[in-house]
Amino acid sequence: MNGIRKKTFQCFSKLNHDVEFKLKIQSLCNFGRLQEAINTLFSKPNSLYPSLYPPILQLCIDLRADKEGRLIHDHLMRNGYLLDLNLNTKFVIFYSKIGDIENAHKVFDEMSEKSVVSWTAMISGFCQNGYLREGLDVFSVMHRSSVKPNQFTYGSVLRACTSLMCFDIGIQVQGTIVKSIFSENLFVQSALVDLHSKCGRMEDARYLFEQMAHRDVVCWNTLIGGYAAQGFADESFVMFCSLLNEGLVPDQFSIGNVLRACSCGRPLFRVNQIHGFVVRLGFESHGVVIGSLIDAYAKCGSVRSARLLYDLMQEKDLISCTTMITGYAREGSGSMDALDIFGELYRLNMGMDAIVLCSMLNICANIASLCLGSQIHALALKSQPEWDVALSNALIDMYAKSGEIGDAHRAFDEMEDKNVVSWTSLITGYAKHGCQEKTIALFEKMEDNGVKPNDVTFLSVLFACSHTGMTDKGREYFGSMINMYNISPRAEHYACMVDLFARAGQLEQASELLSKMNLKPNASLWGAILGASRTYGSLSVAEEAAKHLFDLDPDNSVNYIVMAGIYSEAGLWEEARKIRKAIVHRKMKKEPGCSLLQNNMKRRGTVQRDTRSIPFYSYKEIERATSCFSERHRIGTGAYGTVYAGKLHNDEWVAIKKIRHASRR
DNA sequence: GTAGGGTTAG
Repeated sequence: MNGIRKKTFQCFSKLNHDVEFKLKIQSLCNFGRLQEAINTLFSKPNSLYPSLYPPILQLCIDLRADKEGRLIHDHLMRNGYLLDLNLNTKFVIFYSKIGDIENAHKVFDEMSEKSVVSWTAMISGFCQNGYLREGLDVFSVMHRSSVKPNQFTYGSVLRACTSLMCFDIGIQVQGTIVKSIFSENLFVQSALVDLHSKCGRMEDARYLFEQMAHRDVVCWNTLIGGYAAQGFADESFVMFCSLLNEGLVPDQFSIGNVLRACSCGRPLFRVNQIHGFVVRLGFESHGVVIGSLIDAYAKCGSVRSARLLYDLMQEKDLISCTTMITGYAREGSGSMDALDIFGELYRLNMGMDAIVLCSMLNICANIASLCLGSQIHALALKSQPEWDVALSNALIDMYAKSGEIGDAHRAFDEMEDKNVVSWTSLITGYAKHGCQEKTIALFEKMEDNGVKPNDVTFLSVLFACSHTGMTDKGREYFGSMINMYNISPRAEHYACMVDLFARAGQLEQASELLSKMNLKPNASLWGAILGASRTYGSLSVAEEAAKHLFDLDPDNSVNYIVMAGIYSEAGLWEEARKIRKAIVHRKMKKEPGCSLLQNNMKRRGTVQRDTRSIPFYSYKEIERATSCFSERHRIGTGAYGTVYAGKLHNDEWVAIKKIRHASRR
């Protein structure tokens, strides 16, 4: 009897001890004291007790504790412990969270038993680590097995389809969801709205949204964002207002999404309105919201407001700096401010990525600063282990606009994956350099390589044709653009064609083309017509073009000056006088142009010139400088104006830039 | 389940 009592007591005592031990570990885990929990666990020889491990492993997952999690896995494997379904699933999640997808897959592959949770862990593991195709493959294996997906499985798979823009697979998944018990699940429905939105099917997205019995702020945000991303700015804004009317409180996502809709050249007062909400909702210190606001102000033309917000930001980061830099790049005249911000970003070690380098190269291209551009190139080589297509494209453009078409071609040749923008950038470079044979040869090579040209490619090719008198070739390409590539010509293409015909003296052809055109002309096209009629056309055509231009672009003094010139040439002095009087009356003035001269253009890399010290020259000084050129080329036109390269008698090259703001009020 | 920055032309 005593023996039994003793044994029972020992049993209880051990049990109590085990419970106490487990509680101690649990408590350490609850307080996030991972290392102490592990030390306690390993201090007992019986620490293979299965229920001790899940809390510690969960903490490793939460803390992304790479070393500790691996140590526990290793400990269990070395002791020959057979992991149960729960623990194995936790290891799949652990390895996925720390980005070791190979080990996650290994654990998953070796599991003798799998549940919906383990399948879902593997699918989302692949998806979260960017292996979207693999995630979908696992889902399809799961689908063939008898395991039924849950709402988390559907969420992951729909997300993968959305990211891959695999609408067909997404629709198949939707088919299985409709038949499942998750068709009314809010998360699943939101993911479906997102899939349809991102794939450009806004009507279907809206239908799904309307069908939902209950809607939370997340699914409203999804639709607001969908409309914004697909360019339906008004619908996005209306949805945002409806969200407010429903009595829901917008969150940071709602604000970010609707700001995106306000930032496509929409009126500034919309951004101001949303700014009001940002203040009222207390998001003034929210980095992402303020970042979106800065971008919206910059894109709506108020770089000054953007800068004020940026300066107030307490924690600036790589993205907010890039937003500001890009805002300045777009504006054109603020490149010195952009350089200051880039300097700050560099000094404060905020990181460096392809996007900011891309924006910087864009600025270098527009100011044709080969010196700065090659420094950014060097920085990109040092900081970017993997080359990004857009970055390479920006590099081609920078070298081409800085007059180094050979280096632009080299950058192009070094690219492994070229896209239509890469080809177009180089084609444009050659076209602007006046190398018509190269332009045409490259365009044909592009077609031979199976790369489909786009509307911009044709603008460059047509530009090259019109500027080199290849009228027939230009007409042929214009035809193939429409018939072979199904690209509808925009007013800019017609402007190119009018220019092409006018330069060749074929006015009837130009007017025939315009009469067949089913498009409302814009300022660019009327400008081409005005230019053409100045050289060859009738006064009535010029007058009509000028009338439209005065209406479309009333502050551009160039159009008034050209029209006054046409009247003068026709001997209509009174009419010419009236136009000139209008220039004075409208307080437009043609400011004297100023140009920029950068020496040592060919000696890049040797002179680290501070771009702020590049001097500005008056026209007279430029004339004096260019008079001694033995060769001169027009090498490009950017947001800043036209860039010329001139060769001095000592064989040194200089770049000359005519700033375009001269014609603006 | 949703949110901020980039490349060609004009």
